Amino acid sequence: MSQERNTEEQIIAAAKKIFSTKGLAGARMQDIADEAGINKAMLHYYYRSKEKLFEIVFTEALDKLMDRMSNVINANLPLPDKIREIVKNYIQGLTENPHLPLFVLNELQQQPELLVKQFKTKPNFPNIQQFLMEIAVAGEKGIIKKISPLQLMLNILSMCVFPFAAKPLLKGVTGIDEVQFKLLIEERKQFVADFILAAITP
Amino acid sequence: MSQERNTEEQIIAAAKKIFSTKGLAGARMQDIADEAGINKAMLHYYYRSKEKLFEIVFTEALDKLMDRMSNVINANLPLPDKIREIVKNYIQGLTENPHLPLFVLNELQQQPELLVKQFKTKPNFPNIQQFLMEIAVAGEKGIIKKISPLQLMLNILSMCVFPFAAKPLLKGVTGIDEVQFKLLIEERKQFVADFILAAITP
DNA sequence: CTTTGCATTAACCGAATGGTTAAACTGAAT
DNA sequence: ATTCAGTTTAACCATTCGGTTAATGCAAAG
Repeated sequence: MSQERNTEEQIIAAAKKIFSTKGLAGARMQDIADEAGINKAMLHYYYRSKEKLFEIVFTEALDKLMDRMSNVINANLPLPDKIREIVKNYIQGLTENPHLPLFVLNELQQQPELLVKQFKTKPNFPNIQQFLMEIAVAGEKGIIKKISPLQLMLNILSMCVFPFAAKPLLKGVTGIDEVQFKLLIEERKQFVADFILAAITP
Repeated sequence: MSQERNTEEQIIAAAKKIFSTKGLAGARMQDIADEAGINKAMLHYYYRSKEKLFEIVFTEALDKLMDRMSNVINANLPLPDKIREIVKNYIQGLTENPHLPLFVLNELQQQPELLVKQFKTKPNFPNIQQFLMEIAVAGEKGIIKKISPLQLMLNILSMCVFPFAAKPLLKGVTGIDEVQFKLLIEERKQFVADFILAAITP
C-alpha cells in the first residue's frame, strides 16, 4: 500500500489501518504484513508482539481523540463561540479518521485498563475539568442556562461522535450513499452547534 | 451460569452474553460452552457453526434495538410528548441491555451485509420514515422549529445511545463509579428530553 | 575485497480454535 | 427387558495464528 519509507513507519501505518477497522481480536498479523507489503517476521522484529504493536496504535488513536478535544477546549473564546468551534473542529477531525471512535470505544470496553496506561504517560484530561467548570460559571453568570456541565458535555460529544460510529446502520436504514453521508456530516457542523446553543441559551 | 432449562435456550443465552461482550472475532466457542455449562459439541449439534449461532444472536439484538424504537415512535401523542417518551423509553431499554449498542454497531461495521439480511425478514424500519414525516409536518405547523428531520432524529439517537457505548471512557475520564454512572443515566432521561425540546421549540 | 552488523526472508513450531466423530447415555415406546 | 431415537461427551482432526529461527542479503566500515 504505502510503499517506500522506512519499515517501522510502514508497519505502524498498516497496523493503524488493520487494527482500527478489524479490532484487536479480528486483526491478523499476516493482514498487517500484507498491508505493509513486508514479511510477517518484520512485525515481531520491530515490535515484539501483537499486543505491543496494538498498544502503540491504540495509544496514538486515543491520544488523537483526546488532544483534539483539549486543543479546542482551551481556546480563549466566549463559551457559545467555543462550543461552535468544538463541534466544527471535532466533526472535522472525525471526518478525517472516521474509524477512530468505534475502534477506541470497543477496545476500551474489552480492556478498560488501557485508559489507565494512557493517564500514566499523558495526563491530557484535566482540561476537561476546566471546561466543565467553565460551563458551570457561564450558568451562574446567566450566559447559558444553569444545567449539569457533565450532561451538556456528554450531549456535545454524543452528537459529534455517534454518527460516525453508526455510519453503517445509518446508511442501511436511510438508504443514503457515501456522498450523501459526507454531506449530512458537513451539514452537522452547523446543525449541531445551532441545536446545542438553542438548547442552552436562557 | 443459567442452570436448568432446555439446552437450546441455555446456548442462546450464553452466546448472547459472550458475543455481545467480546464480539464475533473475540468470542470463543469454548467460552460459550463454559458459560452455558455444557459440552462444546452441543453448540454445533444445535447450531452447526459459530457464524450461524452468531447470526441468530445478532439478529435478535438488532431486532430488540429496532423494535423498541418503532414501538414508541408509533404511539399516538403530540410530537413533544412523543419525543419525551422516546428518550425515556430508549434510555431505559439500553439500561437493561447496555452492551447492545456497541456490539451491534461494531459488528455492523465489519459486515454491513448483516443489515440486508435483517430487512429481508423483518422490514421494521418504515416507521422511521413515518416519524421523519411527522417531524417535518410539525415544523410546517409551527409546533417545532423547521429543521432537518433526519438531523433531529440523529441527535435524539446520539444522546440516548452514545453514553452507553462510551461508558468505560466516561468512567475513566470522570472517575465516576458504577452507581454514579447509573445515576447519571437515570438523570439523562429527563435532561436529554428537556435539552431536545428546548432546542426545537420555536 | 573482506568483514561486520543490521535488515529481511522462508521455513518452521506449538498452541489455540472451529469443527467432527464415534461411542456412551437416557428415557420413552414396544 | 429390549429397542430406538435423540442427546451428550471425550477424544480427535485440520487449520489458523502468533511467534521463532536459521539462513541470506546488503550496505557501510575497515
